Amino acid sequence: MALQESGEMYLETILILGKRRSFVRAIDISEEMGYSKPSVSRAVGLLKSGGYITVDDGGCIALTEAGLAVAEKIYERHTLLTELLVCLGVDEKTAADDACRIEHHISDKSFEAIKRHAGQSGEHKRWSK
Amino acid sequence: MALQESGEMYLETILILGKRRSFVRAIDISEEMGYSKPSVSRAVGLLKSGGYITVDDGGCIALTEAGLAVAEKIYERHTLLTELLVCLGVDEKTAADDACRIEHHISDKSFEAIKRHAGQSGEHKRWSK
DNA sequence: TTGACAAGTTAGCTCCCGCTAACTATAATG
DNA sequence: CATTATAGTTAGCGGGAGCTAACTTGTCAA
Repeated sequence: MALQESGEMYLETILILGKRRSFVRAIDISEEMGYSKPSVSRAVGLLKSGGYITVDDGGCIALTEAGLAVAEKIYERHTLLTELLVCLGVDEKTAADDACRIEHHISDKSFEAIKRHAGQSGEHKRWSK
Repeated sequence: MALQESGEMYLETILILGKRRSFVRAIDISEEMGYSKPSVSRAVGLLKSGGYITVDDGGCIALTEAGLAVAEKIYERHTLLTELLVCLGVDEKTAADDACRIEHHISDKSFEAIKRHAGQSGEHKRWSK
């Protein structure tokens, strides 16, 4: 079961929610992403059977190592890409939205290259004209 | 009928094929994209009814104004993003593949910002460290 | 003329991933 | 205790976009 863009989004959301609250349930994901409960329910089932998350009796969701790895990878892309776009003069909202889509479509190689460039340009400052 | 990523890819491919040969048929698209004839047939039908292409009696496909606008927009993104990634040290193949996916997910705002930055950095040269 | 190939279409399948409607199970509350 | 709210699940729909199998059509060469 290879992860789709959709699965990556769920994992990233679980990571983010976990930073904000002590536990994450399906309903929290549902509210955060604006998806219906059944949609989340199915996604959670798939991620669980794929070994990306665990769900305890109380319905609390936790990332496994595999899930955390994916979530952190995507989250890093999201953060850096957003920053970068903002530095280039894009408004926060647009930057975040775009980063949110691009983060799933960029290869490790390209992302590392961008990261290197951003780093070299003085902690991103050179990205602002 | 709003254009999906898939539709954009077909239009871009038609544009590119048109630069290489005098006419473009469904079969050419099929070979270029590696998709089956029925898949292309359906896509062509949708693009036609969406007003993005015209198909003459001989099966030759041409972009309408609307189709050309989309194709050129996507193609410009493709070209610039690929160049950029290559400048950052990414190999041609990876750069092109990534550009090919990102080109459909970036907003006009962000793309313009990147373009501006690339332009200012001395015709992309500053992108290479 | 006939037979073969090339191009395109039709029918129908699969997977992904949203959705609603409706049900279940568990608390919380009057 | 009965009611209501909350959380989750099941069943089934719809649209996007690939695929194969099989059919049609037109052209061209033996």
